[in-house]
Amino acid sequence: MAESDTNTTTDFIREAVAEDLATGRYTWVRTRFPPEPNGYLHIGHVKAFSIDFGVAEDFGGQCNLRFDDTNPVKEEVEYVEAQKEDIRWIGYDWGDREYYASDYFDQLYEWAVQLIKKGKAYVDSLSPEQIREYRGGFGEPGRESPYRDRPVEENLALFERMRAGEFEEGEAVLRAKIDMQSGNMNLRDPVMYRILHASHHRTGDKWCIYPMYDWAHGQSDSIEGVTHSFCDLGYEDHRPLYNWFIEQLGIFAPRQIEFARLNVSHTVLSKRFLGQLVQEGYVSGWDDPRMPTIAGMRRRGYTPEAIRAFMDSVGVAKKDSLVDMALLEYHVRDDLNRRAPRVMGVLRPLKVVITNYPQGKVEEFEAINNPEDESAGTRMLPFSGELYIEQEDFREDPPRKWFRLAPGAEVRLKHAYYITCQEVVKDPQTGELVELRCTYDPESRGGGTPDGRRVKGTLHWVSAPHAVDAEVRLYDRLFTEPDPMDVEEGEHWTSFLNPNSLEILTGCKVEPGLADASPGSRYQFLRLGYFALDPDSVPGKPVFNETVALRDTWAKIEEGRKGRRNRS
RNA sequence: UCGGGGGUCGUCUAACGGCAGGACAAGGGACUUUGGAUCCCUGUAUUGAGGUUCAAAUCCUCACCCCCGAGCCA
Repeated sequence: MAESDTNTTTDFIREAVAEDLATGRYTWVRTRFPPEPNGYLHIGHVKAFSIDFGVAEDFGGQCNLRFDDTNPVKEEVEYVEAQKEDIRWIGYDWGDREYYASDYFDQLYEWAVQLIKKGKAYVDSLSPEQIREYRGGFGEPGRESPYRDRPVEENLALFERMRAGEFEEGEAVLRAKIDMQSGNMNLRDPVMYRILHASHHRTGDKWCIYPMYDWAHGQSDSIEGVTHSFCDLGYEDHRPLYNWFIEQLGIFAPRQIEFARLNVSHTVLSKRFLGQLVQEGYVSGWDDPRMPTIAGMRRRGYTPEAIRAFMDSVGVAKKDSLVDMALLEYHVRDDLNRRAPRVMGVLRPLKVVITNYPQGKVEEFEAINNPEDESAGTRMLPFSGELYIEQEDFREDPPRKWFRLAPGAEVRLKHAYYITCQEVVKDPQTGELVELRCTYDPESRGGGTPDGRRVKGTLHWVSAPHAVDAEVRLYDRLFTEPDPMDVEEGEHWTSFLNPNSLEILTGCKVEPGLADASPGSRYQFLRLGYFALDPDSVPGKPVFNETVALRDTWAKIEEGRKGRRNRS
């Protein structure tokens, strides 16, 4: 905490901004986050807007939210609402500065006319295919369009007719007149306006020509007085064009700075591919808890604080990187460890009967809610002669260093008594484990004995008559490969989808206090992991999402043994 | 092929000519009424070759490797 206050986290972007202020290039700082409302925001966007909002914050400036809505065929209001909610949830606020590129369509049109008059833009009547041909390729220069030198008056008239709807889509475009020989494709007379007979979610049918990204973005920045326009590396070679338009127009010049976008292992970070997962039914929706979307992470139980801490730890640079999902999970655990109340829940129940516990007796034990936070207080837990423990916590034939229950072994039930396994009851037909018959030590009430004997294992449990039935959804990585997009030819990225990314457990038993917990609340199920109540829950029938498992040292030991055995 | 950008532990990232540091991951240990948390310890990196300099990850040259770019997408 105190650390992050004193630690001025810096990076090449903040250094550049500080320098711009020092040299007087700008006297204020304003940034913007410009999402296209064509899908849900994911953790990669969080990096982007953490930089946009974070830099503004650090330099006493402001960050605008501006929807980049220049393509009506892809954009929908549903997405603008979702994106706003998600940004707010992460913890950023744009005040009343909610803008749309479409707010500037009139101004942009005016400016386009200005460029035509300057002889810097022209209406091209080549077909889309011809334009592509004329553009040339990486090795060879492009060729100039035969329409490139139309007189200004003709261009003006044609452009007006484009606006008036006199052309079909693809019949004409407005192009900037720059340099068909340029090594930078973006400068080979880029298209500024195309015809789209589509109605727009904000401007309706007012327009049938829509500005391209390059023509809209820099000018929108300029209008808003944005000093620093951050974007990903993909726009690096658009910067000369960004600057060219601003310069031709002679308007306020923002500075574009590019950084490497975030990649996280075992997932994909692209609205297009995430949308495909939704459409093709690989996940239940944009907010499926396995999705790296903000909505998905929220439903999964991740906290905004954890996500922001993760952003701080990944840094900002220009190097392509693939951040290990384990780092995100570390921050989620780190945050939840501090704040999640501990409860007991048994995922795969195994019945335990305490044979020497008085018939029908019920006791209550006081349990600490969070050992990391005394102010979280305590709660009372019912205990009886019939309990559930985790199937995993019993082995008939225990391996070395097994601290849990086994025939003849004694363990502690958290907050309650020591029990010793006396008998294993199996189904005579199937041989399947039915229940354990154990004895308890009345002296061990509260978890310790007068003789101070050592019990290594402590198990979580739930009193059978008091238990609440729950559904628990266990999650694993969405993809089996760290970089699913890195496919060999002939392979498809969806073939790396993890078939075991979701496991639904029913008949789980949780402590009674959880019967009507409210959706979104997060808990640590003792010894298991963090779980968040899903909105699918109904009163008395909770559904939990596994947020992230606790570190499991024992699992690691066993895995290590297995590995060693296989190797020898 | 041309243009743009980038190469530091397994992974992210620091260093701004002066001891290559941190975090995650991995491995080991201590502690433990969560095999959680916490604490301690360990290993492993400057793409390569030259040059400048008392001193180079950092400056210069030349290689090599990786990413992006030929939408009327953003």
